[in-house]
Amino acid sequence: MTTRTTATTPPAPSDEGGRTWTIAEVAEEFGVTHRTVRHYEALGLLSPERRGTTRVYHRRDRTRLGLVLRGRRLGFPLEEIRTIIDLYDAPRGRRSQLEYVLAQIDARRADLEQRRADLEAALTELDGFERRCREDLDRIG
Amino acid sequence: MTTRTTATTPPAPSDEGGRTWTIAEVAEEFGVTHRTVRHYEALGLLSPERRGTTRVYHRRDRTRLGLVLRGRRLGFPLEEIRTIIDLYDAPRGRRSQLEYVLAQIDARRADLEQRRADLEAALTELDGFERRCREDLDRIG
DNA sequence: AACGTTCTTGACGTTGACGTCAACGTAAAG
DNA sequence: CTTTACGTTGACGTCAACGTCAAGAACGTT
Repeated sequence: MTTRTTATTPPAPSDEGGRTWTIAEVAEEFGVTHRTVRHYEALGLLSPERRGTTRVYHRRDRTRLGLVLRGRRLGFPLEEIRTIIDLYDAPRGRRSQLEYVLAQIDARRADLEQRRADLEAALTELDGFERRCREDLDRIG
Repeated sequence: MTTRTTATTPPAPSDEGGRTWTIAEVAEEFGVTHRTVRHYEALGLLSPERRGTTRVYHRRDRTRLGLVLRGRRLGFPLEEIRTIIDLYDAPRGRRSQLEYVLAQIDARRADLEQRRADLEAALTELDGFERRCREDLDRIG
């Protein structure tokens, strides 16, 4: 649809749903630079397959990148984002592990709800401000 | 306006509306350091009165600091926060000014609603994850 | 007058999140 | 085979948001 089949097309498209991506493709797709993607890998946020020296990204990596960028939009530091998404992949076999994970979930939720409160307050204020501005505009005519 | 009521230390308490605060007091009250407060002033986020060389904070300054910190919790850069709260104090006399302000408001709202969407998505995922964890916990017994 | 507290202005250090070369490998295209 | 395009690893630069001294001023207390 958008781009033609490029030079470095996925090497072996013989498998069913296992499409892969290059670093340029994921960067382009998510609107970040390759440098950003590699930076996230250096921080342990991504760990793409290596085919020789070249990085090969799977759906799993794209999912994680999506989570990272959402966390970034929400203003979380990358270190914190890492602990969160690592939590999703954490082993949950033993009871102690599960209880730790559940505690972390509660902490995360508290944080998110604080943000939500701030967000609602900001939006409410913005609405009130807009109303006043429109009244001013009406007065002017 | 400067009724030389107060000394430089914790001022006269009986002053009803015009109470002022020192930098240490506002910092303490908002849970930041004096360095942070001065940094915000350097960026134009605050502009407290000066009595001689000493900063004197009024309710207005506390309000603004509150807005700044809420913006910070929401992950906005300080520069952007400045343009937003400056917007609240902007002159709205002429029609062109009002229309500019209203346009800015729309942009801000779009940004905030994007964040809200991210936030809701994150909370929803967190809920689902917690549910799965609790199921795991039940299975273990 | 000497002292301690709280305030002031620099000015340099630090951390996070990348940007920006440099120098090199590799694989398809001309 | 050379070019071209994309990939790789360092390593240093940058910008925001402060932290951390250093050195002095202003003022009440002793």
